[in-house]
Amino acid sequence: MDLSERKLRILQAIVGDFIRSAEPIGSRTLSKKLDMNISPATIRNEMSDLEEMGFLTHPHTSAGRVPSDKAYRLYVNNLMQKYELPEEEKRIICEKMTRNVSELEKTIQHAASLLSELTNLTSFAITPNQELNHLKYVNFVPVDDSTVILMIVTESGKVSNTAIKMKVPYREENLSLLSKVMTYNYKGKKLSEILKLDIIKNFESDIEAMSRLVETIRPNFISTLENMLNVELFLDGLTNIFSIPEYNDIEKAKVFLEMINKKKHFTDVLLNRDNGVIITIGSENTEDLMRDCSLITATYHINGKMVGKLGVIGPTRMKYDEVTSIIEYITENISQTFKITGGDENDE
Amino acid sequence: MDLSERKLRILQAIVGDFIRSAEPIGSRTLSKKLDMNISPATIRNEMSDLEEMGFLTHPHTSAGRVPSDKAYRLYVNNLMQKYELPEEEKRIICEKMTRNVSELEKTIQHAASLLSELTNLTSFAITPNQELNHLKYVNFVPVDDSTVILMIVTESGKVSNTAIKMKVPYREENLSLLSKVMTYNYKGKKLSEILKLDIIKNFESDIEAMSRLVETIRPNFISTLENMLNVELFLDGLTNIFSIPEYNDIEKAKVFLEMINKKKHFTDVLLNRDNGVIITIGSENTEDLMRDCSLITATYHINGKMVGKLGVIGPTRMKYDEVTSIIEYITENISQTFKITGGDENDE
DNA sequence: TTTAGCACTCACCAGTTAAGAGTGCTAACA
DNA sequence: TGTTAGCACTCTTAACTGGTGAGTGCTAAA
Repeated sequence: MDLSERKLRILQAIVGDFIRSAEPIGSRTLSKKLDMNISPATIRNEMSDLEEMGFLTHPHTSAGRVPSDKAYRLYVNNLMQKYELPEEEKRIICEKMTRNVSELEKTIQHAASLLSELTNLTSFAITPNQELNHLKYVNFVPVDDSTVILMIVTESGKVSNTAIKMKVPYREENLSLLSKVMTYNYKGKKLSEILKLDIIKNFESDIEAMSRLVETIRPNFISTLENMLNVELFLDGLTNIFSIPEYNDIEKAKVFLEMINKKKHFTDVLLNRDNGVIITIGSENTEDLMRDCSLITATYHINGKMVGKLGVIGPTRMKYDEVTSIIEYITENISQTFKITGGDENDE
Repeated sequence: MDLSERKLRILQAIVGDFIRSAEPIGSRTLSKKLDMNISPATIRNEMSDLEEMGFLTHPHTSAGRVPSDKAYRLYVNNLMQKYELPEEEKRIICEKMTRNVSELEKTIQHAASLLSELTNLTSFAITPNQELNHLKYVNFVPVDDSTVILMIVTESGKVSNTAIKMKVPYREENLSLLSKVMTYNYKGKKLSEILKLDIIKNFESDIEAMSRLVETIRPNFISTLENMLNVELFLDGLTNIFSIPEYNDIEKAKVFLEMINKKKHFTDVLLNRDNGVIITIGSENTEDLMRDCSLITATYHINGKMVGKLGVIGPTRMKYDEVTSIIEYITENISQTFKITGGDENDE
């Protein structure tokens, strides 16, 4: 059977209407809404065909029709029209995103929050995987007799500190020398690569003071690097699911929230997705618990290279056009913000 | 009317049973459970008295009795027995809390997570109010031609960085001089106090290079300080409320989650509570939305001085004895960890 | 190919009923 | 006077009922 022009229009109308109302739609209603001058009976026939082709389903004999995942897929790929964001919304996004860009983490968290606010869905965002991040600078700053702060700066501008408690006395010259040597050795290398190297240990190990210093500092240095490599996950708008009829069932809401809150697992799911704007609908999701959800993710870039993700999760019935536009606009905005100069900066 | 010994025992049994089962308890059941050899009828009389005194309520005519907030209060103050934590649990707490104490924030977040895991309730924790924190050290670290990192260290060991994008060229000597002067000027002063001072501006304003440098750095310095003063709130175990019968109603669960998620507001509520272990039961809460909840908070100390809070929120029917013990043990543990040496450290 | 008509199905609502749990009251008992 | 047994009463819950409305599927006519 072929998808005639008329079938497509009917399908589009059903999907569009269902996205808005969450109610199964009947032939009579549809006939009135569609100004095509065809009777309910004709529409019933077409609907019946569409159902046979797998685009519609029937909750029960005498309910209206409901779009299937396949219908949403067709809608997203072919039927959906580009949704132009109202200027007002664009303005809000720009304004909120450029305010307070001191830290990458804060900005991304902020973006997730904004996204959930605009879409009324649950949103998420992860920071870029730091695998590709290169070290720029290592410095040990003496604070007092027993405390030294280790500071690591990456090329993308991420800064991390750790306060190190010194068990043995140290001399400032040694610290400063160590800073220089480490920066010299590691500069331009990937963080993950550095973790594999053992240079620190071998270096100058014959001079005793330095050797002790290195011994003290080594575990801190490694754990700081490891921490920097972690991808962070931010969630927002968790309670939005309560205003979605699909999750009126407490059991469903519970499962949804619990799935989302398994952060480690959810992060992995996100990391495994391709780059660009990706929409997966219901059964297209590989994760069992997400079979009733649609997931839209998009990628943003830091320095044009490093990639983080952000998106929303909600019922398969969602305003794909609008949500996609919003996500795209936000990710574009982030990429723009962190383009020229790179990461963590404070540019007031 | 007086609270006879027998009335107390009956009340204790009702509270204890209700905490476990969440079901209203009837005279017949109670008579069997209580090995006091009194008939259901007698118990009914006693219950009736207790109800008149405000300790019990009646959901409807023919349901069993349910403890009122007043009964819980009596239970917590007088009837409750000290709950001794099993060694196994103590071990788990100690182990999980001492692992990875690199950052105060992480540790506190960790504690909240542990707490919700052990109590099956929703837990929260806030970092100490930094009002009392004193500055120890300011340093500007040159990273490259256009980037300088501002580092502030407090006496409690909190470290904060901000990357500053320099619009004008700078000289390292100037940066280093500025670090020294600012450290000299601000050392030992409260963070909040420093914000009020205007020293930076006046200092050396006649030398032009320095003056420009100060101008560039000032807004970053101020906003970093302001950020450091913010109290952070961590929540954990949000989905635990779904396993509590009281929140089987989706509407209630929604209200609960939304209240908790108003972080600013919830933080204020926490900050307003007294120090030590504080239990507020149902209507004792000043917040309208918490009238159905009980809140248990305890305080931990950093360096024996600065105070943060941590606790749980749940239905008025909760295992006060057990939960209190767990919270006490965890806060003790935190205070112990951050006792001798002070805040952010890495003490492997 | 489209349409009108009609029987049929199912969800939903309101009302009814019966069972079960628990109370309150009264009167009898120790 | 405190305690107990008995009994009528209340209220919740679940299961069943019939009526209504929305919507379908089929058939026959246009």
